[in-house]
Amino acid sequence: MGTKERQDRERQAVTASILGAARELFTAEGYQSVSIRKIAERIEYSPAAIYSYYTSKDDIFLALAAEGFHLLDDKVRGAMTTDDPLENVRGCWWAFYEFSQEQPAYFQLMFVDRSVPRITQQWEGFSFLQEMLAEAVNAIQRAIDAGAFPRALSPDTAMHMLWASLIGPAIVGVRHRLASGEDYDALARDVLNATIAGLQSGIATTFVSCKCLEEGIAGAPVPAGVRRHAS
Amino acid sequence: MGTKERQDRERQAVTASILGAARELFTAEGYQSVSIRKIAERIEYSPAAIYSYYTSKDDIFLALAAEGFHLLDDKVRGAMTTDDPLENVRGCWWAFYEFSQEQPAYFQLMFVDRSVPRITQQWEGFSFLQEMLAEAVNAIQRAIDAGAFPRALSPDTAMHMLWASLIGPAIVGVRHRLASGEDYDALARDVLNATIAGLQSGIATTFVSCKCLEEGIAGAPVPAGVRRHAS
DNA sequence: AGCCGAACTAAACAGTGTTCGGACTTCAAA
DNA sequence: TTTGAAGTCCGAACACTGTTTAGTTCGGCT
Repeated sequence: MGTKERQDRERQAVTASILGAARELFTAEGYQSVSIRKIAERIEYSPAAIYSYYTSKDDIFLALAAEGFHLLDDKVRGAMTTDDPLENVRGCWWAFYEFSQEQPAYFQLMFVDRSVPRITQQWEGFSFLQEMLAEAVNAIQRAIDAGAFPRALSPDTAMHMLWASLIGPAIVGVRHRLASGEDYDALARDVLNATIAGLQSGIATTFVSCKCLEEGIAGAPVPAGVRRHAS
Repeated sequence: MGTKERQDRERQAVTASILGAARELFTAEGYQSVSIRKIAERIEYSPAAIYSYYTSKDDIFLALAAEGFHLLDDKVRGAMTTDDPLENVRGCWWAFYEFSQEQPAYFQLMFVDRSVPRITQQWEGFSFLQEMLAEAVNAIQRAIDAGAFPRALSPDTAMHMLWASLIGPAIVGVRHRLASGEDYDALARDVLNATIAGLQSGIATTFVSCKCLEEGIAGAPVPAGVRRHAS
C-alpha cells in the first residue's frame, strides 16, 4: 500500500514547515536571535520535536545555507551567458554582489552570521559549489584565451582575488557600514572594475619583483618563502 | 590622605585584571565561547562583581576593541613615513592587512565576531579613528598631488575602495577560508596591488560610461539613480 | 561608637541548545 | 483480535548563558 509513501510525505511536510519557519524567523530577526523554541512555537510543536527532524540548530543553518547557495548558483550561472568573455567574468562577480543585496538575509546567514565549515559531513550537499567555482575559473580562462587578460595570469589566482575583493563591498553593503547616503552599488562596481583593471594590467603576474616585495613596506620585510599566490 | 588615590588604584587594578582575563580568554576561545562566569572564575570573583566594573559583556568587548584599534592606529601610522606618496598609501593598507595576521585575535574581535556600532555612547573612545581615516585620505590626496593617481580621483572614494577590497583578504586570512597551502599574504598583496593599479588606470573616475553600466549585466539593469560612488 | 558608601556575593530570573523517559498513535504480523 | 514494533511527539530536565536584586561585609570618616 501507499502507507509508507504517505508517511514519507507527511514527514517531508513537517520538515518543510520547520525550514519555512526558520527561514522566516532568520530573515526577520537574524540567526543568533532565533531560538529552537521560537521555531517550535511558530509551527505549534514542542522544541524537542524538532530534534527528530534536524539533529541541531547547526543542521537547520546548513539546510538554509544550501538553499542560499543554490540561489546564488542560479544567479551566477545566469550571468555568464554573454558572448564577450570579459563581460562574463565581470557579470558573474557582479551577480555575486547583487545577490548579497537582493537576498541580504541569505547572504548574512551564509557569509556573516556563520559560515559553512569546509569539512563537514553535509559537505556533499554543497558539492555543486565546486562546479560553480570551476565555472568561474573557466570563464576567466576563456577571457585569457580571448586576450582580455594577460597570458601569464593564473585563472585560479584571479578567481581568488575577485572573491576576496568583492566579499568586502558585499558585507559592507548588507551591514550598512558606511555613513548614510553612501552608494554601496557604486562602491562595489568601482571595486570590481578596479580589480579587473588591475588583473588586466598584469600586476598579479609581475608583482614578484614589485617594489614593495623587494624592499618590504615601512620596515616590515616580507617573510622569506612568501613569493607568489599559489596557483 | 591618599586613601582615595589608593582606592582608585585598586579599582583600576581590578578593572585591568578583568580586561586581562577577558583578553586571554577571548584570544584562546573566541568572543562567543567566553562567558562572564569564566572571566569571573579566572579572577576569582563572583560573576556579579564584574557588573560593578563593566555594565555588560558588550562593554568589555568595546574596551578590548578600543585597545585593538589603538594597536591598528599605531601600526598604520608607522607605515606612512616614506618619502614616496604612493608607497605610503600602499604601505598603510598593507599594514592593515599585516595587523589582521599579526593580531588575529584582536582582528577577529573587531571585525568578525562583532563590530563597533557606529552610534554608541562610547564612540568618543574611538574618535581617534576618524583622525586615522583622515590621515589615510590625506595620504591618497598627496599621491594624487604627486601625480601617482589621476587628478579626477576622489580620495574618499579611493579610501572606501581600498578598505572594502582589503577587508576580504584579511578575513579570509584569519579564518583560513582557503584550501591548505594557499598563500594568504600573496593573495592580499595581489589584491592591494590590483586595486591600486585599478585606481591608477582611472577606472573609478570613468566607470560611469563603462559598458556594464550602460547595458546592465546579464539582464539585470542597474537601478536608475545609481551612478557614482558618493564622494 | 555610629554610620555611610563601596565592594562583593548568593541566589534568582528568563532565556539558550539539547537530551531523556515516557505516552500515544499507527500498522503489520501472529 | 491481540501483540509488538516503529514512529512521533511532549514534559521535564540538564547545563549553560547574560543580567539583576537583596543582602552582607568592611574600611574610613565624623
